[in-house]
Amino acid sequence: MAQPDWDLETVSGDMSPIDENKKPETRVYQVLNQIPRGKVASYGQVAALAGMPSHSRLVGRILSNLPRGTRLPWHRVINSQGRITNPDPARQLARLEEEGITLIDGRVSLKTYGWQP
DNA sequence: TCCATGACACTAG
DNA sequence: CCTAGTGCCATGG
Repeated sequence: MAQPDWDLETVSGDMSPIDENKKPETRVYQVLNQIPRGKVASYGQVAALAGMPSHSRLVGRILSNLPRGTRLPWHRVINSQGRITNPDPARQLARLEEEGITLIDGRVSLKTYGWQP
């Protein structure tokens, strides 16, 4: 089959509130789509907003399994210290800078770019 | 089943 | 502000 069975690759920003009934990945995807351009959120923040506090590591695992070519803004997720913990930091850094987010000493200022839902 | 690992968070010093 | 230690939880060997 040519297309993967991911149906949320192209979802737009106007998603409905988090659906508790759906799978964890789906809920995480919905949260990702809420993060506005030019802002960032921590793994723990995404987990909490997805309705599963204390599952920050799970969020990281889900992001690592995103299909190649996804349109989800995975690059807007960083750790609570403002650091990029992605195995391939160069790509994420490029994407963040593309949105006007600048890093200082390898760190994003959550005070400036942190997303406040 | 135990143990190690991981795109984490939080606190103490 | 930075590092270490500890807590967490899903996975995989």
